[in-house]
Amino acid sequence: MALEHAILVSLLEQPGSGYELARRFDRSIGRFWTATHQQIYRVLRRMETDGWIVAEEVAQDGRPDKKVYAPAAPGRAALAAWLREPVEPETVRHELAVKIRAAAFDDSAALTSLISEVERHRESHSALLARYLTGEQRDFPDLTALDTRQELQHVVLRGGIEYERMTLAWLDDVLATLHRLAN
Amino acid sequence: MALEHAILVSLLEQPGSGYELARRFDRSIGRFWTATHQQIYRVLRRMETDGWIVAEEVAQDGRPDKKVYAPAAPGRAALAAWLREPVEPETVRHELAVKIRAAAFDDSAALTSLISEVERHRESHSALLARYLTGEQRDFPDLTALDTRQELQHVVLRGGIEYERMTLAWLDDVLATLHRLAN
DNA sequence: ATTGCCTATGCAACTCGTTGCATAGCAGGA
DNA sequence: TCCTGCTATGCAACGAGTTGCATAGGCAAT
Repeated sequence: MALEHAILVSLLEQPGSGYELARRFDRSIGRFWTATHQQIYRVLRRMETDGWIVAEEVAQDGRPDKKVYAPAAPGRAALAAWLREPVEPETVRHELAVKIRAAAFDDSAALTSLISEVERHRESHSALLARYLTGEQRDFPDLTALDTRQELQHVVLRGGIEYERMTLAWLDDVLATLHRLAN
Repeated sequence: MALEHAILVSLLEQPGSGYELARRFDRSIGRFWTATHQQIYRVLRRMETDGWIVAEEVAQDGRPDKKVYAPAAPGRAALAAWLREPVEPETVRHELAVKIRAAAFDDSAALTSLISEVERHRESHSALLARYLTGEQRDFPDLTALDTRQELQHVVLRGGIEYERMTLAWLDDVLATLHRLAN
């Protein structure tokens, strides 16, 4: 399990509330992890109980109050211990790949509907790539002057960018193949 | 949820037992989904109860008997219905990316231990790529003469190959960055 | 002989993750 | 004015996924 650790990293980079974390995990650059607000609130409560993080109530006007969390020493220690544990292999769950192989066992109408699915998928990856690239320009305007933290953030972002580029190329390949088979 | 559907596709391509399915999901070419044997046995039982698949007891000598499952009509119908539903976005859970960003908040010993982690990771991706490529040669010796099913299997495999290539290139980038920062 | 590994299936207990719903004030548009 | 949407947090119920353990015979090597 690494949701706790992903949250710790995010809070070390910038303290924030559960709501803010949910948005970072959902929409932010460097989407290296996914989680819903339910999961995040539950884990935050547990982490606070365990002393990994401390909360500060922040009153706001024009919007509800929020609890801003920041890592505490035990949390940093837990993160350090986790860093020294072996990495588990990434879990791959590529639903589209399952559907593509499934299409062999259905009629050609399924192929057609799959094509529009792939096209929608392609568009969302294309939009994500664009967001990564604008975010890169915004957050890393001068690539020759990065500190350690930024270097590490940037190498992760480069991974995201390359992943999206590779995925787009593959989806084009898939589309070409499906069109060929639909004729 | 798509484990049921992934199992159905696998059984349509080739009927098999829970044990065999677990091995396909674990080690086979086209690792588009992951699942443990526990999950698989449980889901198989449910699918059999629901009439999606039918089991045949097969006695073997020199090894335990097994139950070989094959898809039934209701299962095929369920798969067809699922195929027409919108695809959900892939879930990304890249633990290594979390660790890389976490390394910014630890000492340089953490950087060193991360380097060997990344190297191990790199080797396993390299091995997987090699397995994909040998599997491609074995299962698709003549790329000009593929039927629909093979075309679809092959485009998924191409995705796996490109993913591994991209990952290897990125891991090299990560290693270069970590080495630079460790000095 | 014992140890370890492979095939084959399964139970029990637990944690993780998702879905639906609820509250509550504020802002902006039809 | 009503409806929609954003910020902000949370409960309850359920389904998905993991971990540890158990059984049981056969095979191969030490």
